[in-house]
Amino acid sequence: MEKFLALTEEKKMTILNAALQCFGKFGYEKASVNDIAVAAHISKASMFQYFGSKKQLYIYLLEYCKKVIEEIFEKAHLDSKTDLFDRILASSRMEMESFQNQPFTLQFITSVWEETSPEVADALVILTEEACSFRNDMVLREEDALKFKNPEDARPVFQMLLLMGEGYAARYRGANAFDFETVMDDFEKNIAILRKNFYKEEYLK
Amino acid sequence: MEKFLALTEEKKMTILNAALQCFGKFGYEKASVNDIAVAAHISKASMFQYFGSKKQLYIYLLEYCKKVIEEIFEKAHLDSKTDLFDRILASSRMEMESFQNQPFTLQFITSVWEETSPEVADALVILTEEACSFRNDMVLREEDALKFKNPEDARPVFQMLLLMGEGYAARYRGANAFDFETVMDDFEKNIAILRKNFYKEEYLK
DNA sequence: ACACCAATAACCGATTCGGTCAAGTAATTA
DNA sequence: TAATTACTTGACCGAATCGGTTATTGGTGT
Repeated sequence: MEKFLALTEEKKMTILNAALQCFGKFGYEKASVNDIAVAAHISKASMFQYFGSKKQLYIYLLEYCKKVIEEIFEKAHLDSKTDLFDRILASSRMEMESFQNQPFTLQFITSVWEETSPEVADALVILTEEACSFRNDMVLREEDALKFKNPEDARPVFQMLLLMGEGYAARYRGANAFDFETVMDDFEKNIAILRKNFYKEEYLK
Repeated sequence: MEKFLALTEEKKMTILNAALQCFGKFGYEKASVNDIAVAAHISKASMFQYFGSKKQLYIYLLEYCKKVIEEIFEKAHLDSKTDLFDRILASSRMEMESFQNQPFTLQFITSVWEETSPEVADALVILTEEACSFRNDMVLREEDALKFKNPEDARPVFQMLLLMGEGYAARYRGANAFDFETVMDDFEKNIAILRKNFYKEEYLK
């Protein structure tokens, strides 16, 4: 594994992205080490030189993604935001940015949730626990509902926004390129529209 | 192919679902005929007895899905609905119902959009054209916007609902069972909330 | 007892699998 | 420059799997 870490940052990223993409697309069993090597433009032998085995590579990717998720956590610092829509917007922006910088991480993480291969079943626990606690931190708070014309609308609107987020993710999953700013603007405008129509007049700054 | 058509309806569906699921999950190249045979609880030899070759099986599935989509078209008869939300609700209900009855069809169709295998590239044109014209029929009409407090909100709200639909699809993709009525109720409530907050008073029946 | 037929176990050559290794090449050291 | 070291990879391994074929099986009707 030290062999891999000693590579240039660019080469490491090329290999990581190739592996994330292949595992994300095919799943553990159907993704072959050769697939990944070809996508990374290196020899299959080097892959084994760097990671030892297919399983060790997969585990490395799991831990790598764990780090990425933790970074998203930190940078979003949701605690400071008092408004529901601001919190949703901030966390979405962080998610989208990291998705932009590391296009295959999200695809890989999504695939992990559907992974059923017994060979890596033991290793899967690592990621799933982390990911769950993410949403708990930005969960709807009691005071959020008070800003709504109909406070009982707060929860459904929150759920709708989560749903839209999954919609965006599905729409751009596997797309090799997309305009980050356009999508983010789109989402921001949608949030503004919802806010304008659901909030009491007094909370429309 | 006549061999396959002569089977009991139940056995045919078991085989179709197995094939849709495997191709949907793995893509054309990575899904093996053996995977499908095992999932369908029949021998691999029978698969070739029924369909001749892997490619012919895939093409059969494409045409089968085309039929399913056409049925959804017919049953929804969107022309009769004058209200935007009613049209969205009706088409979503149809989509969800057929998703419920034939759980792997949607997964397969989704995968077709990402299919890159050259071996079936020629056959893929069949489905993609059909699917595109689907949304054109329920596209936002001019008169829909007039019901909104802010007519310029109509288009974004329509886009948001499409996005939510993709979100639902992504959330339940690959789930082997889910409560159809619960999900549909959820969506229906969301639509009611949007309607109440976005429509002018006079259009709230 | 026979003929018929759908289903499959066993098999085909070819390819690919995860993984190894020795030869080649570039970079370092002396 | 010669020797040494570190890195990369083409060629290779046995085993498994690939798409596809064939010979045998067990069941059914007569």
